[in-house]
Amino acid sequence: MPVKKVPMINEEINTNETNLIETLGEENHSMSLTQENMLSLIELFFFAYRDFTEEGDEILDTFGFGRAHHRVIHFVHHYPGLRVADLLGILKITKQSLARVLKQLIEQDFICQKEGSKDRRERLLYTTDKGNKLAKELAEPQINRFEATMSQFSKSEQKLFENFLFKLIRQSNRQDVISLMAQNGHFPDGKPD
Amino acid sequence: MPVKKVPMINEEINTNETNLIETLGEENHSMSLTQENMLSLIELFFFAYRDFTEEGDEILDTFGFGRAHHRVIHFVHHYPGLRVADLLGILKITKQSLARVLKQLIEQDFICQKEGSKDRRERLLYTTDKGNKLAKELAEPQINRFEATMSQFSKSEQKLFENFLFKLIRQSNRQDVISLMAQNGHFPDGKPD
DNA sequence: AAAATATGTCAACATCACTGACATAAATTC
DNA sequence: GAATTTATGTCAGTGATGTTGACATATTTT
Repeated sequence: MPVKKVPMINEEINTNETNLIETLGEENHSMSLTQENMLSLIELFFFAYRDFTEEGDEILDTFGFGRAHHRVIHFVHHYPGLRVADLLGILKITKQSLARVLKQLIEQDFICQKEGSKDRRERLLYTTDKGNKLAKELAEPQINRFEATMSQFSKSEQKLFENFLFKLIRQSNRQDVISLMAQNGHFPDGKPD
Repeated sequence: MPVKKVPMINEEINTNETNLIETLGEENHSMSLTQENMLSLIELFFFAYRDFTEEGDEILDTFGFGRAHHRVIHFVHHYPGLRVADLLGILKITKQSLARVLKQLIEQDFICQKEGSKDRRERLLYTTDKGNKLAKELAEPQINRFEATMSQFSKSEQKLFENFLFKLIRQSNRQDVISLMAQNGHFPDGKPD
């Protein structure tokens, strides 16, 4: 990404070359520095996520899997006994989208199902040994990336980041996230917020 | 996502139901609390990004556009005069993927091109008035989300979050991000790191 | 004049998402 | 006990987004 300096405004296509601040000024009085800062933050978030998924995708390629497989195997691994309905709520995709991916993972013995003991309609999902192995392999680069970043900050700063990410989640979804993560003993010292 | 409590381990499929800590213990001695925490952080990051894209997607639907269009229009809007090659480096997708989306945006007059004044091979990209309008509409929910979150923290904490996101970016990509953002006057008080 | 660069385009393909309908089995409610 | 709801699975069809690899054009650089 060798980004060259953007050329100066040129009269020919002046209407299109108005910069962000001027443009937004038309309807916002003047774009506050804050809004400009937010746009850059949004970009940092995009870049961070872009790189966050990159390494995993490479590993998945070797299995003929995609990012959807990664997500499924991650959550089933981290929350063994998850139901299909839980996974749908977590991933926010449709049943059909999940079904295809799940079917492949089950057929290829990365994930197995077990009938719910209380409610026999439920198919509780678990990773197999093979699935555990892949889950760990996929998690490794992401864990490393977060660890490398986090280790540069103090414990209290790390807590702050957790809180920051939590608050970026839609209000209406936060309780679900808490309920999920509580299964692994998270948010023990009081839920953020 | 009404996540039910995961049922207890059951002898029948014991090998598959071993929980994360035990499983990782096999090869990692014992999974450190840190690694467990990282997995939850990874999930928070996923949830935050999931919700971050949600509202924009709804708006895009009404135009018959997808998330790819959003990304293109965002970056062209925020960095007027961007070259195609720059965009490829930012989005990290192939030329063909970009071409399809870009073609639509140009045909429908959201984006226009201008021959580079120095290098006439270059096609500098700009948003049209119509494109500016859409860009702002799409940015709004994301700006609001970040603003709502950020406003709950102090200025120095906000700086910390910027730094955190920046450090999540691959080391090898950070300079490119700095160069890009510098065009909008970012990282003025010394690049993070 | 030759090589490298920036862009655009083609065909073919894979993944992942969508909608809407329908089926089964089991649990819950009346 | 019958009717409804719930959890899951499955079908057919579609669209968006990504991929690879090859090739064309214009322009700049060597």
